[in-house]
Amino acid sequence: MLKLSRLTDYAAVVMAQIARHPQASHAAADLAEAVQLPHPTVSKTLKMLVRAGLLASQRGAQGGYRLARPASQITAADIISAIEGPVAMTECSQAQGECELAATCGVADNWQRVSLAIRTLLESVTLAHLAASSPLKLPVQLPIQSISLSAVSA
Amino acid sequence: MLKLSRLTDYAAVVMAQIARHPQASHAAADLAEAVQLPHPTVSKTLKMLVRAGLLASQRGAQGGYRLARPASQITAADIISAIEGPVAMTECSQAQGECELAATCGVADNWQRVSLAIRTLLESVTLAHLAASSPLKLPVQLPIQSISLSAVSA
DNA sequence: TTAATTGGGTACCATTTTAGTCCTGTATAA
DNA sequence: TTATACAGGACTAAAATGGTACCCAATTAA
Repeated sequence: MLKLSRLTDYAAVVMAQIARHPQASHAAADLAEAVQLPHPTVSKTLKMLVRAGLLASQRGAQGGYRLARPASQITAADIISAIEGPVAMTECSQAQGECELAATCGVADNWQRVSLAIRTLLESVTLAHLAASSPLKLPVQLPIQSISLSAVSA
Repeated sequence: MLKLSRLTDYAAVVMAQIARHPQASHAAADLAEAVQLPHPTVSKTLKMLVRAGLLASQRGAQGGYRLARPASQITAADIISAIEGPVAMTECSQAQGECELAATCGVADNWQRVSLAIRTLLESVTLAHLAASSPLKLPVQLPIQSISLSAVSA
């Protein structure tokens, strides 16, 4: 399925919720309530996001979480790697030279290029885009196909 | 990590191996030997690839597997979905209307667009590209960033 | 200064997914 | 007819994932 883990999904939803009210400080319990998810799980996600430097936390009464930087400077790739680690399609596209099958594999280089393309795409989508209620109007279909065509003809 | 499962990885390697010798019929054991992976596991992936219509199998002596269609007409997305099911980043980007959190989520639409962009990208990479020994010269970085910029400014 | 609030960290358990193995059946070619 | 090779399914082991509980630390307000 090449899908995000459920926690990553939660993280995105929670980040979007915070991004829609950037001034306020958000308690974990309030966020859990707002997005209708179990408190401890949301809490866990929030901690990971803090550790990744995407959220800032304030302890004590009236404390809570807020964005560490503007939503336009937080990317989908940031959120994904905060929860799942670096975006990479295969083992060898992250740690180079650790695959003993490299000799017989023969597709590693090309997978890495595909990985890079996906990473670049995810870095181009910001939290501001995700949180926007009106759908992103990325003209994805035509331009990306034109990329592939130019690659084929090259 | 947003990574492919190991079986998908194997599938790509095996498909590439077959694609490099399109005339021959490849026995499962030979393929396993060639790519240095356990026979039964390779066998399993081969069966999945047949079921997905990417490979044709021939039983009996001198039998084996060969591509069901030219390598240029088999995409990375085909291989991935043969093993993992449809490419989709979130639960709700495949089966619509089955997420009871849709009301509080607020990011579903945009994730679906990102999913679509990735799927389109993966459909633009063919087995012929993957199997090529010379790396794909996809001009990924510039064009994709230009897409994102146009989306931001739109 | 004390109590209430709120995040931080850790350890643990249940579930699901993934990977790998084995066995038996069936088709084909020599 | 026999050796070869794929087909299908059941089963098991291991790992990742998701969720819970518990207790500690920091901050604020009464």
